[in-house]
Amino acid sequence: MRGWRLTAQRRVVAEVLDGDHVHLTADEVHARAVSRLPEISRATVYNTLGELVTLGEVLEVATDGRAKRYDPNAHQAHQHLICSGCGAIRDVHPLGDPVAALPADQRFGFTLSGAEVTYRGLCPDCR
Amino acid sequence: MRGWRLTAQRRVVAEVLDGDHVHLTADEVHARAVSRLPEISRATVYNTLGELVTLGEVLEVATDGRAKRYDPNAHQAHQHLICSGCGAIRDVHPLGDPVAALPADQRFGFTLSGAEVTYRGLCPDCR
DNA sequence: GCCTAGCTTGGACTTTGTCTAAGTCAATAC
DNA sequence: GTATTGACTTAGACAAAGTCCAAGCTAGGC
Repeated sequence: MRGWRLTAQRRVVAEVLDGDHVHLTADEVHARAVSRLPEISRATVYNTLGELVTLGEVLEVATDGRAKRYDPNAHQAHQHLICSGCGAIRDVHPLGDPVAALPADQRFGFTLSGAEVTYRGLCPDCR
Repeated sequence: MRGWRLTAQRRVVAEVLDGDHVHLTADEVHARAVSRLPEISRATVYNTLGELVTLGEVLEVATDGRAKRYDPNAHQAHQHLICSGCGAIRDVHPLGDPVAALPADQRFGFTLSGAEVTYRGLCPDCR
């Protein structure tokens, strides 16, 4: 009885994230999950998202200080480009490793594990 | 009667941010402000912080999806290094302009206004 | 088919932030 | 100096996002 139990709820949350809708908030994940499994609770969605993040299957992105968003594209390094007007988010792939831009004398003894880059601007529609 | 009125409350909020304590949350700013001006309200602290951000005097940093932090060091471009253990934040100055790392074919027609980089790692104390 | 550790549920609770109506006051005009 | 007035402040209600908990349910091992 060790290990991770595959329940209907977890399957549904995973399926929602696998869809073509990326960067959903927890509430949006819950709304879509409810349409497939009406009795699923918010707490379970939060629990499952947290587990997926811990397992490294999903990335948490805190882009605006309000709701966190969940990004299923965790297996490929990428950064985010966000429209300051409408909030649209795109995955982008900058050149080079952002971590390399931080010189040793700016690391203050930290062991770096990574860097997140958020590009901001206006999308064509908002301009 | 046009323009920006200098009130005791606004002065206190500005003074709190000018101290050596950087990257405070709104609640921390409020707590420190209360110790100088006991009747100041939370709403006024939020209002004033919002105005300072609009004026470009202070930077809002959303590092962890919880409370936003306010960074008085707005006049010098810099990025942040955060300890995954204790949450400590340091200002850092990476080499080069992060915006330059995003090639044109990755900008999707956006007009870029800037980039925020968050380096993550463990500080010497947490290791 | 039973058993049980682990999962789910609903609701209370917390944290962070916003809004509003009413009262107050800084800066200008006189 | 005083009156005026529109911007500012206040307390508290409200809202959004997320966490916690006790009670009940269930997948998977036996």
